[in-house]
Amino acid sequence: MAEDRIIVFFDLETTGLDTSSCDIIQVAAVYEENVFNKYTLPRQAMTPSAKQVTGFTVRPDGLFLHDKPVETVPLTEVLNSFISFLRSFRRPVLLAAHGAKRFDAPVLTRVLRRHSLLQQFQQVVSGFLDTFLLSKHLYPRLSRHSQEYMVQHFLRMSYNAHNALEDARMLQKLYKRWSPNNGDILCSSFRGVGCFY
DNA sequence: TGCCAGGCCCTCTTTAGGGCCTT
Repeated sequence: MAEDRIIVFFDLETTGLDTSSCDIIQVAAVYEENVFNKYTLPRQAMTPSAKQVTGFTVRPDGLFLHDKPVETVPLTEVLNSFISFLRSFRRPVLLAAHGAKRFDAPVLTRVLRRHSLLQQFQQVVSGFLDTFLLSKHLYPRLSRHSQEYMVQHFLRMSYNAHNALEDARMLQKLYKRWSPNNGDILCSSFRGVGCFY
């Protein structure tokens, strides 16, 4: 991992939990005060549990979040502008998400590959950091390691969980509170999934 | 009618089961 790499915290909201088939609805990321946040209209219906958890609904007239209309852009535009956002820092990026290994990285990689953007992505992103694995590594005795629990436990805050932007912001706060060393980060990082090597 | 995600980890384990975690 390059010494001068930065860690960008990100989160996805999707139509469900099946990483092999779900559609992305929201991509959000933060690096310090820099923010990326875009929504896109999924091609498929949301699972009932995803609808309940995220508050998103897909209607004939567009995407709604808690019954308020949300501005969407085509998925290709979301992905291209996300890569541009990451490239703008002009340093290798380690992308961090809670559960990145199991969920966010496989979904993002699959969608990037489908849009022939994986190679461009790889030129900017050196790997992923899974803060779920990191929290288990740092605090193995805690009974739970969900992001919502971690935020309550370490930051004594409740927040708008399951909105990708708020999740990414809180993850950055948590990371700063934890202050992991390079060894901790390496233990919880991976280069990619599938052909992302 | 019965299916409906799936990998990881723990233990009352390994010839298994169940909870956690992500949406």
